[in-house]
Amino acid sequence: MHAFDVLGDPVRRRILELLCDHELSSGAIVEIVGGEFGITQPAVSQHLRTLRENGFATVTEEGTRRIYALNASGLEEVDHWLAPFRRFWEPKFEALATEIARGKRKRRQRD
Amino acid sequence: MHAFDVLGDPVRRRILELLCDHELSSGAIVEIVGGEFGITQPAVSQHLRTLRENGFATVTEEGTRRIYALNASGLEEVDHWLAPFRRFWEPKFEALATEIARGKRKRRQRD
DNA sequence: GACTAATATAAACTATCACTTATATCAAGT
DNA sequence: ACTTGATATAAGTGATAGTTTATATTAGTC
Repeated sequence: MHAFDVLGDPVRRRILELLCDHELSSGAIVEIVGGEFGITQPAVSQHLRTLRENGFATVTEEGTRRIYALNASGLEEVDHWLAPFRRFWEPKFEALATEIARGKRKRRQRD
Repeated sequence: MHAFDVLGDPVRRRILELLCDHELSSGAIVEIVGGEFGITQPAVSQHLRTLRENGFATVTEEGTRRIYALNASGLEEVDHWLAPFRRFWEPKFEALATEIARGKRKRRQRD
């Protein structure tokens, strides 16, 4: 599953926003986003699974609890895809962008 | 439609990659991505529409041609959402992140 | 060791979304 | 004016992804 598909779901984005602040147990996440979006525990649990399986979250078992934490790699991938576009709104990237356009830097094809 | 939903589709991402380099006519885009993904002209045209309607592309009419160019605002929105997470992989954001965590900066709720 | 609490998985249903074929629009050329 | 070329829109269809109910798993408790 592509990183952008993972972020396509509002529930998953909300979970990541929560994990950005601090780790949370599965139950705590269910309580918050389950309440906000009006969905059940299994629904949230499946979202946690996709976050896990695609490099957006990590889990550590604590007894019967599962503690979820943010995994940067998924979001980093998104950030990386975004990089070449950044010159359109960040002035400081303009010079670099011009150079790239001129082909002065070799780039890997389709990464 | 949310910005991340727009980026959820691989065809639309590919179109944006093309527009990152230079403007392109609808026909040119159809030729390239239509060929790469094996989809028809109307299919590509619909993707162009979602890109237009969600602030990812702009069009200018040139006779019977439609010239598409990148619109930064859509991607900028994504970049903005990503900002608070950036500290997880960019060391220079760590200090700022700590400050935010301490609540020294006021933030708008749910933007 | 049975019971409960916390979480995950399975199966079934539904709605959304991307695709196709068919058609409309409309500018340019002859 | 008619035709052609470039593009968009409409309607219909199929697949996928998120949801629900039901159940499995496993750790802690009495």
